[in-house]
Amino acid sequence: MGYSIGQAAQKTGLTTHTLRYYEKEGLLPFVRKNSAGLRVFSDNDINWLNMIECLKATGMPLKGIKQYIDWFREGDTTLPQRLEMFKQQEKNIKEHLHRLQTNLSKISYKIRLYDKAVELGSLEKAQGLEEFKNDRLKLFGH
Amino acid sequence: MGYSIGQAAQKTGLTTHTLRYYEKEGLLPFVRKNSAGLRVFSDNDINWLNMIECLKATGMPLKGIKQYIDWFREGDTTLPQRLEMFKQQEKNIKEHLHRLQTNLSKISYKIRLYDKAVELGSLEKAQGLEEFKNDRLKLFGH
DNA sequence: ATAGAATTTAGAGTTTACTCCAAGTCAAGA
DNA sequence: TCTTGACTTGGAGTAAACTCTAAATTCTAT
Repeated sequence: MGYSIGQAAQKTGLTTHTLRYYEKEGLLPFVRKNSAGLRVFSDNDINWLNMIECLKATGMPLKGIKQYIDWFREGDTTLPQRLEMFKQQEKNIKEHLHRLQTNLSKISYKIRLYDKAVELGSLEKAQGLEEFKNDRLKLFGH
Repeated sequence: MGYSIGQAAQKTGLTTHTLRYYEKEGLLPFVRKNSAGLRVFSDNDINWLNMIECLKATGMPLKGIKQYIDWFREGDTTLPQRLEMFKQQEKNIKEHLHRLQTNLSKISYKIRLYDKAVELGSLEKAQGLEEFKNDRLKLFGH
């Protein structure tokens, strides 16, 4: 129910350095300290760290995450802002997914090309094949 | 057929600063200069920049991109390394896509929750609804 | 011919997100 | 009691990828 910074680090996959850095940046305003001044992470704090990880992994900078946390602390008056933020984030993720899928197909094309090139021992020869001749400029040259 | 650095910047969406930076980092060894010392970008160079953009957008650091370009310049003896690199990159992209999709569903959950919260004027009330009561700990608290 | 826009270089500065260090405190085991 | 290991703080250092500056040169349009 109460974790040391080391235990919290283990649970989240972050380092203790990073956890202290996040606190310094205002991302962990909920973490308490015991009488000796040691941080005590609750399960709730671990949940917050998972939320932070989710936003971070989807491209939100720490500043944006801090904004969300500040809004959360302000209470229900900021519900619309938070909703708007999540909607914007959803849009960003979908765009990112789309870009990633487009680029994945380019890389997969490269793999097909290089598979043949390795087989033939020559990139030029592979590019000369009917299969790749037409795509060449449509995708990209290298 | 021959573009100034400004035109190349326009075509790629990069800045002239960034193009010069890339050249300094060894990412544009193909770009020629005219007799006055001005860079002249060919269509082939623009294709290279698109390739660089593809690798960058899928998470490859500039160092890795430079490695690829160096291998390319070495010729067909490095075909296997390049194929391996593309395969690794494909794997990275697929993992990234998967993580992004997982996190997208978390964000979409948040949007549903906050939609209700805005409607009710209270996050607590929304979290109390049957629809969200059970999911609360499964996803995350905030 | 000349004004003004674009380009050149070397090098300094910025931002983000850590990452590490030093010097000190605190709790638990041999 | 002593040592070991985890923790504390403030602050310095790092890596990546730009981003900007200054002074000089070159191109373009009138």
